Amino acid sequence: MSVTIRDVARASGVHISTVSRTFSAPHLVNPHTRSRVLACAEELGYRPNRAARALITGRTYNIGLIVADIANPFFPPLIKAAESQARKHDHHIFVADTNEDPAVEEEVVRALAKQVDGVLICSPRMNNALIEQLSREVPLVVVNRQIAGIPAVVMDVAQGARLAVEHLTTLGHRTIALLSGPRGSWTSREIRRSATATARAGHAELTVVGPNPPTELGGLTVAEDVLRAGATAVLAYNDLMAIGLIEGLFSAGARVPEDVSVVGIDDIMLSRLTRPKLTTVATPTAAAGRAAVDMLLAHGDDRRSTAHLHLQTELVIRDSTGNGPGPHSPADPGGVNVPGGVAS
Amino acid sequence: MSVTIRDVARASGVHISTVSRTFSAPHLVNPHTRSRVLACAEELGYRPNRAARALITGRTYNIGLIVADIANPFFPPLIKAAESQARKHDHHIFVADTNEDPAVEEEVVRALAKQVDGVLICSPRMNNALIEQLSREVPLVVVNRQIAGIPAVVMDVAQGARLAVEHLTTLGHRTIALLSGPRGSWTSREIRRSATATARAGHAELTVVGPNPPTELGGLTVAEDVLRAGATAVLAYNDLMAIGLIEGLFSAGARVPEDVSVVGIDDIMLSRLTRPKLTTVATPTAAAGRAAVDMLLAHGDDRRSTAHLHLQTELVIRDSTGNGPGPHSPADPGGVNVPGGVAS
DNA sequence: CCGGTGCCTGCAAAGGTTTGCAGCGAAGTT
DNA sequence: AACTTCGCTGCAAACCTTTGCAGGCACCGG
Repeated sequence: MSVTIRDVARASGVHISTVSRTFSAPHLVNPHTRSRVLACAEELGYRPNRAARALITGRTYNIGLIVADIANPFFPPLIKAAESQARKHDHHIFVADTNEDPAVEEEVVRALAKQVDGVLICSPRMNNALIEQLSREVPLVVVNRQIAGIPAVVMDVAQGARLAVEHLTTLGHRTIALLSGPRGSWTSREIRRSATATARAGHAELTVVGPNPPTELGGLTVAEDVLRAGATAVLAYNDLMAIGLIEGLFSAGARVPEDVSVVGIDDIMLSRLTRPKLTTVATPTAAAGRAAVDMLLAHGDDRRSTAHLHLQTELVIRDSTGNGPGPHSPADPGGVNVPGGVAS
Repeated sequence: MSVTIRDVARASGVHISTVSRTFSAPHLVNPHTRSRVLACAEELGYRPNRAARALITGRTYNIGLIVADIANPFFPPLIKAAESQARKHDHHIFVADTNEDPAVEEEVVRALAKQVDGVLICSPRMNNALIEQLSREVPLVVVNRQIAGIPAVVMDVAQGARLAVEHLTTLGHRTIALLSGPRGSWTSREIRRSATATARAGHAELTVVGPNPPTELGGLTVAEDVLRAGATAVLAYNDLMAIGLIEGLFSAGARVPEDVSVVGIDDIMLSRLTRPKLTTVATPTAAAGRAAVDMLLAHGDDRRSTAHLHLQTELVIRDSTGNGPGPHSPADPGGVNVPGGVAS
């Protein structure tokens, strides 16, 4: 069928092992022989068969990348960065979409295990115990989840949620709704934990709405609930939900930011393009993708690495947040200057 | 290391070939034996090594999927659909991002060739000759490009561009700008061809601006050029450019659709969420992804299939298009009824 | 001239699986 | 009773590489 090491050996008059060494250990072969072999290989268009190589070396030069939903705009930048970084190291990437289903996650990891050097699981929905078990079957790096003993890169959404809620209380909001994310999401729990604590510290009331699917629709459908709860500000699990929510609020007759302030999380490209432009917590997705790949590739080198990499997040204030009914902080342009405002 | 067919054979007291047959040709093995083998396999957690299998059968159960830019919102729905369809047939998907670079396309196809059953190239940027050559090295299906002898699924953007331009001339626009896409894009040429012809038939003048990178920025930066050309309507190569253009127009003091009408192509999710909502030509991306995978998988079965599948497109009229300075068609609500309007 | 050293190359096993062929026992045929 | 047929299983080669080991050769020092 295609050209093998054998053909090259025949063409250049050497043994197949010499051809093999020409590619995998060039310093072991005579420069003269080497160049002849390379010339023949070039001419025949020889490419080593990685599957055959993997069979004996155990290294596949492939990586598995598992995400909950490729169509969720949060993931593509991460996938792109990971793919680019992987290819820089001569690795290829399998991408699998689990449709937010933990059972599919497990199945896919197992199915991929034999043909990759490791798997990257982004925002997993399965429980920690299962992840720990899987990490015994194949090197794993997890994005957006912290588990002792499992290498991970996490975006510091707790910090982000804190900044977001502080922003809202500073603007004078005292009744805040939190649109939580999908069941099983570590990120969602982190946000909730941090937002709750921050709200309490800011003397605001925070009510949780959810769990919801992390999509536009997930936000759209709960607009009524948010209004009924009397919230004047909302922190959403992600930008997509925030944008959907804004649509829903408009339909219900509420205006953003005049009646309700909305903050998202992720800073997907979309958020700069909607009107009003979304105030949101920017997460470094591309950096996370790169870092996760690096971590996975380093994984094999030394002993089982177990590092947790934390990436900072940042509040980006745009047009979807405005003053609330309560006292505003001094810094706020149109606000009333009230001493004893919320500390930052 | 991991559990092999050998371990299962030992555990169940049969020869490895019997184990192999239990999985790949169950009807050849005694039901009693079979169930015993299956039980052992289950207990040991055996999974066939696909690389080893591929070595001998030549089928890898992998597919390569090559796109110009994962972060371009046009692609994720296609990738998602392709991945889902592939996994339905027990195949896994390699995804590669070429950054719009034809050289990378070639390199990636070659690198992937040995470890996939076929490659799907979406909106390729390389020239036809190269594609033809590559298709001799590995089964290929091309999306959004027509080449004789190469199986393809194409969205009928020519039809879409015609509908779009007719829509604009019907609204009374007589000076239309076309933002063309990246160099090497078949789609861009098709659009240009069809738009030019349709404009001529509608007695409108069409000026081409470009080529441009197919991104938000690609549209943003040419806003001035569009205004300088005196265009009252624009058809953009894709939605992303259209949205960027609208931003640019606003910055330059022109309003959409009051001063300039804008039509995009693709109907990405984003287009429903911007304000004004974008009038655009909807392309069936998910269907294309599914169809392309099906075509690739069918490819091997019979002789070299060479079918070209055409998918219909559809004009979705939203809020970014309005009346132009010329006479409007009767159907237009606020328009002036002028006989002799453009035929559809 | 001999032993030693070092560079390069060939040999063959190994990795996990599939598959054509042959063998075996039991059942069926004549 | 001999022979065929059939269903099932084992054997071994093959797929393409990598790699430890050993052999060949030239060169060096003594």
